Amino acid sequence: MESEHRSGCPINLSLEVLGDSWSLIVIRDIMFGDRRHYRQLLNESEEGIASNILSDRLKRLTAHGLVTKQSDPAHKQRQLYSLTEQSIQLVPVLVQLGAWGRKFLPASPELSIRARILDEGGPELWADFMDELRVMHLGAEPRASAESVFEKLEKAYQEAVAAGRSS
Amino acid sequence: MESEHRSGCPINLSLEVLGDSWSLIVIRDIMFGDRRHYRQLLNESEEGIASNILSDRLKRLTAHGLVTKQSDPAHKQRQLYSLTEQSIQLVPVLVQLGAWGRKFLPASPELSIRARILDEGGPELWADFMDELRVMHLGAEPRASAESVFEKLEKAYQEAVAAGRSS
DNA sequence: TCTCTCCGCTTGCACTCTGCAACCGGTGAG
DNA sequence: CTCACCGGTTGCAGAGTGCAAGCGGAGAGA
Repeated sequence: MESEHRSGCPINLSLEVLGDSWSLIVIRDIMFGDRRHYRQLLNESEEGIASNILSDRLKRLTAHGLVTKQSDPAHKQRQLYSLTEQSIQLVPVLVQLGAWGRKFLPASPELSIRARILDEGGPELWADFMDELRVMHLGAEPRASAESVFEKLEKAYQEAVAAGRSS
Repeated sequence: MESEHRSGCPINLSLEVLGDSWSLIVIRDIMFGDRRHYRQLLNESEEGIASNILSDRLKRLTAHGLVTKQSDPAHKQRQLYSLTEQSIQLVPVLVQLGAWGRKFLPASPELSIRARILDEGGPELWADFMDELRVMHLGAEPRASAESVFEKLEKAYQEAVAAGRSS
């Protein structure tokens, strides 16, 4: 009856779900890149994920309840992937991972901007961002917000790209 | 000249180093379990890591500067593994991973205690813990502290184990 | 000195997972 | 009717994983 978990340690259990090279990359792309379709995730992937791996990960993430899939009624073959509350709550994990990578690994300046803003913004900013994700993915009611965190991150990224090109 | 990184995204770079089932488990055991020797890591592993995998991961982590290895001058064949500043700064990542696993996955109560205390303690407690790790692993000067976080975690864990047994 | 145990690993093997490229049937637009 | 695009699947070679057994060196006891 008991599961085949390696142990009941919460860190271990998280790693059993997320402990591979691609799962968090897919979630990152859906979350920060707003890529909601298979081809988008495949072709706009910064790291060049293979189609079978993407397919497998989307299945796994769906099975674990981190992603949901719904078909667009207008475009029948078009599938829309959405985050769930579980994966939205991975924001702090991704922020900390990004902060660590930014500090110790050769991260490119443009791609580090988002990590920096989220790191410096602290838990309040994460919470705002998570609320926006709930609106975008779970259909939650939008709450009045001075400036969308998502847009703020996107804008900063675009500025960094432009600055990188001109310099 | 450029490296073979999949991309310059800080999250991706972190995953290239830590994105597998075992690396963070090994760091967790050194960090929270104070397992400093190979046999200790092998035999006291909650998840039952295989010896070749452990050997490989220790090499990888050493190569990436997350772990250092030194031989005990008294016991020549005995190797002491230590954390580095880089891996000590993974504390927030591990805490967030633990908090997430505790929230959404079937974590056992005893093993969740540490995760809960660190989660609830917040960044100040993490900083204290990281200072203690610097003393234990980097030979930093101990700073006066009312109660060692390490001992606090250990004590809470032992109490939870005892409570679990008696109930 | 001889033996016994423990030390950090290494080796061999079967099996699975990964990454790449080619390919698939269904669908909507022109 | 055609054609590009949709979310995938398939085949294959090579890399990674998990298990069990074994290795030489060292420390301890007799």
